[in-house]
Amino acid sequence: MFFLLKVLSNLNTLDDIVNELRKAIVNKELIIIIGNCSVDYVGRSESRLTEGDRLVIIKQNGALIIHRPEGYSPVNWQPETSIIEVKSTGDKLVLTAIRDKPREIVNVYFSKIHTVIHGKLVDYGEFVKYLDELTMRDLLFENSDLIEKGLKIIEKEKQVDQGSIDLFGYDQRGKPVIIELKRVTATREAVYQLYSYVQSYVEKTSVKPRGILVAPSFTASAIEALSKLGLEWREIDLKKLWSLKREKEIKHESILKYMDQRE
Amino acid sequence: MFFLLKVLSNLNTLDDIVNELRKAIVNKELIIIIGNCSVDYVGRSESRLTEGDRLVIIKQNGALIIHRPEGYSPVNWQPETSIIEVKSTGDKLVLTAIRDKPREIVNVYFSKIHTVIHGKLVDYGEFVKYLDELTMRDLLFENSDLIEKGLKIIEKEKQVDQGSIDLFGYDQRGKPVIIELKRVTATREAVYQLYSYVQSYVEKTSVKPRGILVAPSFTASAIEALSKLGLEWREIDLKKLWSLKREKEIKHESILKYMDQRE
DNA sequence: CTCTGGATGTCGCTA
DNA sequence: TAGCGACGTCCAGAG
Repeated sequence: MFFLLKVLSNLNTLDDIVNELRKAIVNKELIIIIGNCSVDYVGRSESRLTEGDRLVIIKQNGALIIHRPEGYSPVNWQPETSIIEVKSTGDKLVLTAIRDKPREIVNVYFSKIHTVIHGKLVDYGEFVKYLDELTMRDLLFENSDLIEKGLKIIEKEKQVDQGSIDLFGYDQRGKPVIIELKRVTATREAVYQLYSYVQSYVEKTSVKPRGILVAPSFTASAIEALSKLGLEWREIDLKKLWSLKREKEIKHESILKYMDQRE
Repeated sequence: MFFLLKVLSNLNTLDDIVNELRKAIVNKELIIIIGNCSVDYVGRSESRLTEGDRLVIIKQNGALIIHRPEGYSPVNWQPETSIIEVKSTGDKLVLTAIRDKPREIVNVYFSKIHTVIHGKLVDYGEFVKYLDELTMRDLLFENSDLIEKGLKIIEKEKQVDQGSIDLFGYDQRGKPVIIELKRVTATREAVYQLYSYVQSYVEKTSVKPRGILVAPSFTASAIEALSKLGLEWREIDLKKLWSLKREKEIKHESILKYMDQRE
């Protein structure tokens, strides 16, 4: 079978399991362990989890993920590991995952192992994401009228100090405009982000630019802060933006088809 | 055996698997599927993942997690679901996970299923976390001298407008002090957060308070922003704070032991 | 219910 | 390598 599967029963000694896991780790296989365990974590923070049934995953790059049966987020984890060790200490199987930067250690103490599966997964799939902030930025760059009539956007991702302005340009009267985009509801945090760019621009150029926060919606406190700081905001409908993109793609496809036909 | 394990082979028809998964979902079991699949996601964003071997997890509360063999983060997911449906369409098994708020849909199309495991996990374990910002706040509340000699902290989590000040008090001269804490390196963002609290306080009381950012370290631009805005900062090592707590606990334990002995 | 800010956030990009 | 900001962030707590 494609995926190597091992079912553990009482016939397997602890040492058998240790050896099997070690081989799988060296072989960079995906490993799934279901068992009763406790977990210690020391690093940027510290945590302790007492015994219970958990799902423990070691991915092919060594990432460690420990799930409780409920909830979405892992209870403990290690995004990347420099060392994954397995050993048996008396009646327990101990899994140690060490990360170097930042220095963090996760220890899993299994008192009982219900199931172990391991094997190589083959995944050459392509992952494509649409409708992210990058798409939004590019679309508004091309269609600046949606923000304001006569607005000329001349730069995307303009670097300033540390950080970057999403969109930068000049309005109809030639006044510089700094635009901060949010794909989701803009909060007060976003306002201060925009404000810091505006301040930074003032210091550099001694010219006070307009600052516009562009988002599909705004929290009340965001609008309050915007007013207070003399900044502006524009509500834009993401769905309309996306459909704009769709139209363009279709147009592009038609052109490609047309070209195909001509060949 | 405690954990129900099912190994699928060619003997299982697609309908067998569908029925088995449906039963497991109704029964709120943990389900692990290893197979070749493609994934569509539509919701706040959109994504498409072409075919490859994946680890698909349905947790006992209905959360869906899809992992590629490499990396730490899931490629697709659904933190909570209102509906999880399984059906077979011709030669594929289709898993549909719907979330209501926000409205999001994940579809998984399995072209091949290598392994299915499902069963109830029992986990009454207790999870305790140390060294979070709450710990830091409480420790500094008790030991305000670590921030500044003579500082009297009178409030934790002081509510202002929307948001809350981590620590609030008065310095030796009776001047109000607003303290913002970060348990990790403080960035420019943290500075603006503090600044917004200071501004808010000025508006409410017409008194300019001191603003102090307390963190284990600061980025250069954070310090620049602090200086510019007339704010202060103190470097405080969370680990040292923590050992302080440990010492206290040990002392406390000794006293308890001593009292025990006297009884 | 929305809003706010923390998180062992993780991740990717850039200087 | 550090800093910075996005993320389908998730999540708990408060009003």
